[in-house]
Amino acid sequence: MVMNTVEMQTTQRAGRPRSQEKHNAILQVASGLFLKQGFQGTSMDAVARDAGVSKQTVYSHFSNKEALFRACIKSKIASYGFDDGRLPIGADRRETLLLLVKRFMDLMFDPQVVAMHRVVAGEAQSYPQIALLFFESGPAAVKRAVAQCLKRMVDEGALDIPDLEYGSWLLPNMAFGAFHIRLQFGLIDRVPEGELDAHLRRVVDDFLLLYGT
Amino acid sequence: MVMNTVEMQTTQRAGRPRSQEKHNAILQVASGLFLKQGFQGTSMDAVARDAGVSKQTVYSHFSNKEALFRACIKSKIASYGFDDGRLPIGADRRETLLLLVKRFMDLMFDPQVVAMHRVVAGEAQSYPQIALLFFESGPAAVKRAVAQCLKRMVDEGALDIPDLEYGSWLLPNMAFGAFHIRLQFGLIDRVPEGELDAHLRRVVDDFLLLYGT
DNA sequence: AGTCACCTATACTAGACGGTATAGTATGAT
DNA sequence: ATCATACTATACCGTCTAGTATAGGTGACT
Repeated sequence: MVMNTVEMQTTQRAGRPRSQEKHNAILQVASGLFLKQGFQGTSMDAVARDAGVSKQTVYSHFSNKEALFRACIKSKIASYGFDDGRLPIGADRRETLLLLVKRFMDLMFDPQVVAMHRVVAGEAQSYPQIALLFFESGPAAVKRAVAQCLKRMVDEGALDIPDLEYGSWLLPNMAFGAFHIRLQFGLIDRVPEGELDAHLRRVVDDFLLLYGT
Repeated sequence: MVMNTVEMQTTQRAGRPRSQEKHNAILQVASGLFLKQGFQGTSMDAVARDAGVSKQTVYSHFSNKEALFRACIKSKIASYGFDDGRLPIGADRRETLLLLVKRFMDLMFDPQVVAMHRVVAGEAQSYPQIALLFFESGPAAVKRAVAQCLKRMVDEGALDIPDLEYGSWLLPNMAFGAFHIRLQFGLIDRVPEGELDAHLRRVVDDFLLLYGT
């Protein structure tokens, strides 16, 4: 039985403790390589070399390649935490919706998030648990946050959404526009600020036309 | 200079001609493996073995792994040809839109199409030309067909769409609902017929609410 | 001071990979 | 019949891979 060395030791063990800096260096380098080249396209030797660490040290911190990949996904997810519950409040419902949709599209269109999307979906057949982990902590969490914000607006009488589940997927989907798929296929690597803003304003107007009171 | 042996010879060459059956067998087997295991996860030995053919024959028909991959994508795209221009016409505009959106979602939600989406996006960094090829012949072609149908309805006065480009992405995006992303991450592998139908009816109603005359 | 575990460096195993080479057989066109 | 090519079967090459082994140096604790 091999310990999952992903979590740093909580209770102090005898002897020299593992270096947190090296742990982080490995994670950061591996994340970059995985996102750039995919799981199968990244070698453990490259991780060790680029992290300035011996290969044995990599295996001391992470029991195998899959565990390292999983840790990278978890770490990236945590660094984008949007489970803080701080939902936007604007001057009116149009501005509130706009803030909401801008915030989450900034996240969904972030190059690293797009890269994760690509890599995780690409390995979904081989690593379904990682796909589930990413989906639940990523897109599904975004959708839950959207639902929470929409529900508040419904409760306040600002919106009338008969099916919140449907509406919570509809808004982000509308917001994807022509951008998301182009990002996924690497045809563009960022969305121009002004263009995105104009697009999202139109989306919000349409959404209000559907569900405004 | 190595010939790109992807296309079968048009003019008869001297000697024994290449077997079309073996060509197709290789293509079919390789497509299945690429879609299941990805590009890097599929070996040329496995392709030869599963196609019941020697490795040399594979290399006789396709100059290298990338050429084989490209041929598979092209072949799959061709087999899903929807550039026939036969756009649906229903009894009324609601039914026409429903037929349109059902037809293209049947395509976009097809397990093999979803698998291609995953694999091609996953290799987009390494093979941008293949990503472009797939995007143009796949999602972009769907969008163009949608645009064509919507334009006809606008011309007939059945719809009023100020920005056709925006509207042509909006409709498919709305139709994706919660299904597309779940398919992409392998959390479901098919969409229940009845559930999809009910969803698409709602989408069409919403779209008509936005753009109906 | 002693000890235990981390860390480095390097060598190693065992196998898979893409692609080539070779030798012999099969097949179709001239 | 002959020629040019397809095709099989198998071996091979060089390289890469994930992961292990080992030996000596290092740091933090009791």
